[in-house]
Amino acid sequence: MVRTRFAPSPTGYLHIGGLRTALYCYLFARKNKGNFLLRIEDTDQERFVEGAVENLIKTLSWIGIEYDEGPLLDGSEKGKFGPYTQSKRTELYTKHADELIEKGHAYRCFCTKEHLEEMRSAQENAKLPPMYDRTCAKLPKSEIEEKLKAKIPFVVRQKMPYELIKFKDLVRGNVQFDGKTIDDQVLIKSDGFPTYHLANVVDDHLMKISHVIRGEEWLPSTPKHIALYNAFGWEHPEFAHVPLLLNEDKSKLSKRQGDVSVESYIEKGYLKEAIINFAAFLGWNPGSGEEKEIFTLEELEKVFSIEHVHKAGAIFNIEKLDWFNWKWQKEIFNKKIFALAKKIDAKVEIDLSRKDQPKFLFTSEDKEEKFKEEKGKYLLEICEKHLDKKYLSDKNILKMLVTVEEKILRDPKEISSQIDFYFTLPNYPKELLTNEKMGVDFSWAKKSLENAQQDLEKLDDWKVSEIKNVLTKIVEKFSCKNGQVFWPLRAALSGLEFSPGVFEIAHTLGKKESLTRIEKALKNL
RNA sequence: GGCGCUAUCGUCUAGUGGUUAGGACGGCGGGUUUUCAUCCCGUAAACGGGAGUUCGAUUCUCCCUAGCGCUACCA
Repeated sequence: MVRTRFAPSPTGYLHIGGLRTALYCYLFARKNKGNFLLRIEDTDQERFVEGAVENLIKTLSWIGIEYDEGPLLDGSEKGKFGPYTQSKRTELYTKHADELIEKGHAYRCFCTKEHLEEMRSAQENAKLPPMYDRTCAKLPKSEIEEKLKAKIPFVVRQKMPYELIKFKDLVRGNVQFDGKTIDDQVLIKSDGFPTYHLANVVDDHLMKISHVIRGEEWLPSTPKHIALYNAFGWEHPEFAHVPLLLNEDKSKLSKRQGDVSVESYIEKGYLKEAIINFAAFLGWNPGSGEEKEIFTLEELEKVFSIEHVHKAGAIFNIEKLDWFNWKWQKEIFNKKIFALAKKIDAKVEIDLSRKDQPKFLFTSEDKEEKFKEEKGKYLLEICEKHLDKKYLSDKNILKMLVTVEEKILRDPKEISSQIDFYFTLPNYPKELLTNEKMGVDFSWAKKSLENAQQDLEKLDDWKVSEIKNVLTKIVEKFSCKNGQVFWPLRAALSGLEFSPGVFEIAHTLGKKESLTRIEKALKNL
């Protein structure tokens, strides 16, 4: 039985790297019809962040990664091996540490932190690898008894076996470490809490984890864990160390260099489908010449395999995320249009002349004309205007579709005469109004917007053709490129980088709203 | 310093003992679009270096180099 787990420590938000690890664990479990569980590793009291667990659970559930066992948001537990929060299992670890001491695989260490630090810096100065010298391992029983009676604080250290430790990693193949080069790890801290190494091994065993899938940073710790499994007389699980996610400069992905929290991408409006799709492909691919890149979670569950996980680290490249997002936006938009059409009893056809950009034709069985006049008219208008456009966020798509859906179902006639625009103007960055490539800098944007404001103010007949006329004249006046006037204006009106055309937006918004938005944009500059 | 992992276009990657080394993102060029964007087409762009094995290595082996990770009473 395959059982995997995602075991984050609640020290902040779930970041992209964590998400990808969780995703791989989840996909591997699903692919092999096994279980996936969530375990909270909160053994470090100092780094614990209030609300981090709740956040983690929420983010995971938003993204659609469901676990079979683990803590729930309401405080209850799902699964019979729980509790799945390590701080609630402390006696368990102490018990197991005692067992190790008895068997001679661990020992109590009474050295003070100051003493250890001194030793370490002395070793570093002598260019020796910093390691504990096992003073306390050689303590006679009587002395240990005395120190325990005197209540001198101590930690429990693992007694690393001085032998070659070999194992097979599912991603990296055969790996080996020399036990002599590995320090005696602290297993139980002086505050009574276990360290990762002990808690992780004990829990993975008790929870019957078959495959440990985790980040590559754990590879050097794996021999410590294997030694622990051996000491307990347990069989160790399979290990798969997945490649690290990297910053632009190839260092381990960190908060320092840009946004890494999944939440921030959610807030920015990225679709979960895009985030999953992107994360999955960072260090993995379906292999064997497969050129399909767009996958749903369900599809990934079917094709995921650990053999195709890459060995080298992958740089987190936001441009590719944007592309995935764009693809998914279209996908979802199209699906919703289909669903909507079905609801209003319309037929949808796809014009395949434009690949990847289906055009929707709305027809009705026997009363085509009537249909077009009523329900279809608005829908057609929406589709013609917006279908080819790129939207920045799911919120906008959903908002638009909900509006369309509600209104069409309620009173189709009312809508076709009065189109209100569903975009609320966000607080867009002023950089949106500029476009380097097009030669639009701040002063250009200002000039364009001011002229547009003046001339549109005078316009009484607020038709698309008239608006176009006015704006084209400005272009002529400056003898510049169309985009130099249209770009800042469109951005100002829509607040979006990609949106319907300027004239359509201006017309749809109406004169008053349009001028208000231009005014706002000018203030922003 | 010690230990370990890794190495194909700028980025994500496919791939093989003999290939025109393939795709995607981004770039560039052109076309469509009444306009910017979208969309379409085209294009440039990579096997880190050195030995060895071999008729032949990007592919197998070794060395070097570089990058990264770990080296805590953090995970």
